Amino acid sequence: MIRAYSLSETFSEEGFNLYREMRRKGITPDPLSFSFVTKCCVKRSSVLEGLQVHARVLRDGHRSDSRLLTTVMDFYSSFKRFDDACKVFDEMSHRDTVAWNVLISCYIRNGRTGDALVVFDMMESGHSGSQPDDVTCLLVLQACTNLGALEFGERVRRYIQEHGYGHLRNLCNALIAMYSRCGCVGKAYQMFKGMPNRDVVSWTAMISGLAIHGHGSEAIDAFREMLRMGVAPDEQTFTGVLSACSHSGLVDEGWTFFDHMTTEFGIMPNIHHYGCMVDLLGRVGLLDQAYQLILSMSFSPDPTMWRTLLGACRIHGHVALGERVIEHLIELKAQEAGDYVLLLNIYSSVGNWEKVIEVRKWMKEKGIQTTPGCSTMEVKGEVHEFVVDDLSHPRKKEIYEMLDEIGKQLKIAGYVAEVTSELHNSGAEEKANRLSYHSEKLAMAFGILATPPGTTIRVAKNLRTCVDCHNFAKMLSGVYNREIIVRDRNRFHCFREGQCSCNDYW
DNA sequence: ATAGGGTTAG
Repeated sequence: MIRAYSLSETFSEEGFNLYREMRRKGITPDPLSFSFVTKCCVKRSSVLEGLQVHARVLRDGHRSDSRLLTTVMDFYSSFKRFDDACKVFDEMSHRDTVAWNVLISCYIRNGRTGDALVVFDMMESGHSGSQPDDVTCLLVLQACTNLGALEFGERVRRYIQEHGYGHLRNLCNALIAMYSRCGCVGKAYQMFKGMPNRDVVSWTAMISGLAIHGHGSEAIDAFREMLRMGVAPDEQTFTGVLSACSHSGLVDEGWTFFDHMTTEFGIMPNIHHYGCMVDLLGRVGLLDQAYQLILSMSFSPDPTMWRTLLGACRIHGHVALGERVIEHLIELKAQEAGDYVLLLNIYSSVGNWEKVIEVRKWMKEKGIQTTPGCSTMEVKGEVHEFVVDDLSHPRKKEIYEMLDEIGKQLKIAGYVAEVTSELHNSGAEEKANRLSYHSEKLAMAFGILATPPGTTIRVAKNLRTCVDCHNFAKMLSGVYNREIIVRDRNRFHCFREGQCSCNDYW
């Protein structure tokens, strides 16, 4: 009977039915059977049944079986019942590495990513009573990837090397992702190059990393090399390849891959693939094609899909389609503040100030709160945070003086502020007459100020960067001879010698 | 024999 349960790893339905049969026959499950059936409940999404199993576990007196409780904890975490998961953790009598790992995984799923790093700290310093293992490292690297926490990620890499996990492929794959998403595509590539046996995940991570950095043709080269090496691409690989085409404006290549993924690799396009194509077509101005593609899908577009198209309408000042897209979002009851900001920018980009005022008034009436732009910059392990027109930084006087000085220098080099892009969020409202300082400008000025000449300036921003700040950064990189890497909401902009690796605003 | 896990649109 129990042997059958171990099979239930892959046959959750069968495992679950066996448990029922067991209960019917009045056989008392042992901790092992409980563990199996709990996992089956996760796999077949049976919340209620899982709760019943937990109740039974407690009734049968397995409160001190921490291995079993770890599985139960993961069950709660899987269904986003974080308080329940933490309660199980708190009540455990012993907590081994796996229990701590489940806690980290729970934090990451719950958006408490920073706390995942705190747990790693506790484990490494011995305060938890358990040492991090390879899975801990994998999870914490995921957290670093999400946070863009490069220094912490490097620390985890040292731990990996010092503890003999350096050869583990999944850890190398996670490191490739961490480095790319922290803006170090070069280090990601070194990691990738150093791997003796790359699998489809390694290749996909590398291709996606090149993609978000705007290295479209390198990403496509990597894809071709992957095929030559006999590694079969999967859905995710094509997501990476199409995203590379999108970030680099490679329309023909995009269509070719989009067709080939079905005809030659038998992979049906999913919502991510369509999303990349809509973004690709939209960015280069083929808005109607993008719209038609959405309408041609066999499944319903989600709000994000419409938002992608709305973003393209903003770039190209396409008012009519923009209004239609907003209608679709309203229909889905999914409109957000950011969508109205985009609509505002569409109107302002074509100089329709009446509409701008109308939408803004309407937003005010409805009490729609926009997300304030916020940029962060790490200097010597310390994170400095800036918001639009920020006056809170202790070195604000120096920063604003530096911005004025930079402004003068850039003007000499030919920089002209773009007023339309000033309407980035409500914080910058009605400031079109004077230069408003978006958070990334403040962060960049601080970077020039606080780091020695020649140091790369790394800025992370919570929203998309605007055309004006993008121009500003380009000029800044040339005039001050600095490499500037800005991570915005969905990609990296690497500014060097007056150019950007992206072609979002050409 | 049992627990935790890599890549992934905008």
